Amino acid sequence: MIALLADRGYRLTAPRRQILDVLLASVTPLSAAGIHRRLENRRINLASVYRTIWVLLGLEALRATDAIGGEKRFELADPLGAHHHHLICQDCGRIEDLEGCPLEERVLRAVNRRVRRSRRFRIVEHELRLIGACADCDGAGRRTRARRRP
Amino acid sequence: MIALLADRGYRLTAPRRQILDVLLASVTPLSAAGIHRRLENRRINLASVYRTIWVLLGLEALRATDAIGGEKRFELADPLGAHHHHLICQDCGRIEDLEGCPLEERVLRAVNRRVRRSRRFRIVEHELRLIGACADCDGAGRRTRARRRP
DNA sequence: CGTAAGCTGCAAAGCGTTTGCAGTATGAGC
DNA sequence: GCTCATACTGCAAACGCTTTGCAGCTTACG
Repeated sequence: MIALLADRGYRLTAPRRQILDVLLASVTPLSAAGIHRRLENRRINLASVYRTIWVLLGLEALRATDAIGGEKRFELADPLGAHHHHLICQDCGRIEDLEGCPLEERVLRAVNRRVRRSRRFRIVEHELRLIGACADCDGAGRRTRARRRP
Repeated sequence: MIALLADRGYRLTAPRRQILDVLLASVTPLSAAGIHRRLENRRINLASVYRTIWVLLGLEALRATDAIGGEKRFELADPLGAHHHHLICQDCGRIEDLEGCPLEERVLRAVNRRVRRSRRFRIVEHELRLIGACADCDGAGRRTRARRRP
């Protein structure tokens, strides 16, 4: 990944290194603020976090996933981890990884072919979000509690 | 749906009626601004669109779907339409509906059971996003064109 | 080392969304 | 129909996340 930066003429600076460390250490997608909060050196500016995110997205080393309550979240792209999806709690917004992919190769190929033919749409990737209630939020008046604003 | 509003003590006002009309007429998810743009009576305030969206979400008559470039989008909930997913163009942000669901009952049940046991996560709904290039954007330098900011 | 270019922190601006407020319209009961 | 409590509206200002302009600092490369 460091080589990837250099190849494209980007520099490996201290803030970038730390941001990468945070991303590598995290087991769930993080928001820009979330990354910032975890940085060792708190003098690093939030704007730099955003700019680094933007660079990594351009390198396709980072992937934007789920937005919870107005905050976008990011995680390292799949080749670095493994293809996976997310369990999202609709109450607290917590995200857990679901290893593997319930969509079988056979099914994926069929869908690909179908939309390619009928709509001339070329699928590049897919994202499955399983939405529900996590262990902490289930039970205890999920229906009555105010739902977070969209 | 009108009865649903009345039942919960909500009123059916002119702005709400128009917003519902716009939602019923649309074939893709719309952002608040998108709904506002399509309203007959342009004197209706954007804030009222947001408030109506919020009411409809509370009634579970509306569903928040994909956020494209910072804008959340909404569409009428599935019971009113049919369970379906979305093709999202990563270039222009266009959303098309994909009728039906590639996830077979059998697979869904298996995943449900799996996360219920291993994580005590209760899946309520799922959302599949097929991301790629639409007919208009495919070809013609997709790789070179600047990608929209996340 | 020296230097050009990329990068950073800071502060201010941008943009979608939410909220307080005063006035308006709805619908239930007469 | 008419009245009235109250839900709702438009407006404008506030909010929170994200982006950008700028001057100074760092990095990488010779």
